[in-house]
Amino acid sequence: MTPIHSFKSAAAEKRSHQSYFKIGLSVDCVIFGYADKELQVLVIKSDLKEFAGQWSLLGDLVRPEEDIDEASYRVLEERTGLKNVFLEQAQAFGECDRHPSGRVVTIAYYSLIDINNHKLQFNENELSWKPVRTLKKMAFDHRKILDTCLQRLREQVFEKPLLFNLLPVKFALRDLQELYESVLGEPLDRRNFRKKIAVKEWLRDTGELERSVVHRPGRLYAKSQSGKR
Amino acid sequence: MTPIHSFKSAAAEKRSHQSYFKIGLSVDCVIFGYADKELQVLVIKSDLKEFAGQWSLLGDLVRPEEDIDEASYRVLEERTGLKNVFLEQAQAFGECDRHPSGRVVTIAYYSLIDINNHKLQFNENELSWKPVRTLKKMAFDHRKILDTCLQRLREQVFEKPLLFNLLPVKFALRDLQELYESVLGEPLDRRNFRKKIAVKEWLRDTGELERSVVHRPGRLYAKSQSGKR
DNA sequence: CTGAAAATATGTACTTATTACACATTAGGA
DNA sequence: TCCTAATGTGTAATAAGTACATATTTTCAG
Repeated sequence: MTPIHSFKSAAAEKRSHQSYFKIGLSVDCVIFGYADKELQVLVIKSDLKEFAGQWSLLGDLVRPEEDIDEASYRVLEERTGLKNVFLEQAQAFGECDRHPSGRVVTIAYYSLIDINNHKLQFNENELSWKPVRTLKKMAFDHRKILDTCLQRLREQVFEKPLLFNLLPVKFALRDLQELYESVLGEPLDRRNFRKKIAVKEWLRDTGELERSVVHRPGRLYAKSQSGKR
Repeated sequence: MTPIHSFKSAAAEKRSHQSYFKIGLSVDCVIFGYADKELQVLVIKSDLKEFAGQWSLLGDLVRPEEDIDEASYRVLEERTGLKNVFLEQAQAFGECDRHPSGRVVTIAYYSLIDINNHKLQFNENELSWKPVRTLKKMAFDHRKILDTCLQRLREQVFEKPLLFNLLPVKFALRDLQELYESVLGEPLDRRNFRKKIAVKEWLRDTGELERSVVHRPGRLYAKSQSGKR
């Protein structure tokens, strides 16, 4: 057994650096958006020949001088220009053969951003939004990572006001309900949904109404101040 | 930005190995037990001078040829001799300065075992069980890791039949309730607790009664077959 | 043998949360 | 002015969670 928490002898240390420090460490970000009434995820074309034509999540190796949380924020900011957005660690994925070019353990994060309230920074490698539904196969184990993050998100949506991050500042309750339905993958009863949201005090009535709808307009709401990320 | 998922040029690859592959990767196991009506955790004396006299969790560097899950099982088995027990990943911890000897990112796992149903394998470094309550300060960020795992455990105890792993095969309902109270850190109403457990069908009545108690003996139960880990 | 001690086993009323479900109202457009 | 398509709203029924008290069973002491 290698005493991880000791590093005592020089020999042990050398051995560590020779064999144990050859594991690469990366972060991968599952960046969710919402458009066309569907949950979307930000992906990039893989440039590994093994995965030619397949989509992969946004990720990067963790730098020696940055925390893993910093690394994930960096990846997010480099691609979206956004800072100070919700970003949370989901899980580490560390199967030996998950990366064809070598041993890379990755730590998955997920984030929620408003697609229309930012511009993608680099359009290299066909960086783009894809509906989660349509991504059958992805590079690496990224479909599995996406599923894990989506599941985590589903567990959280009624606990924390996360989904507001996917919407513009003002939105109708119908928009919010459709978003919840997209994320949860099931229809919700309108009255029960409104009641459930109402008791949480996540919403602030802006006093405004929808415009340009061909029916009775709904009230527009915004995330209330008390509703934290 | 380093293209983590490409490794295209030789120069980039060299740079990767020079700077990015210098992050150590470990697993740390929070191994819970139950004794003296208290939740216990398996710890070892740190042999780092920075943490002289402090307790640390059981961990080890991940080997290049093993999955991270395998690594955590290995740590658990090396110390307890146990295989095929519940062990689940909680979270990765990757602050730059969490390890005084260098950059080591660790992935935390937690496990639940029956203290009396195994023998500790190595008694080096004062490997021992300590009540969670009494561990104020620990080596590294291990107290934080412990807290995270404990919180995760608390969220799960009424969802999955986890705590049975901490008890002997046969136990009275009072034992089970006391265990739940230890883990949750709060008293529970006896009648409501029994009702809550009953509907889950995690228990099988063995037909036996407690012995050598100085009062009316309680029925002994065992984990039912349907109740998975 | 009896009584005291200490725990087990159990049910009900109250409150809160979840579900199912229908109709009057409003604005736009023809 | 009427039609369309949506908004906005309440109640009854069920399920889940909480608070709470008494009779029963065993051991032990006298």
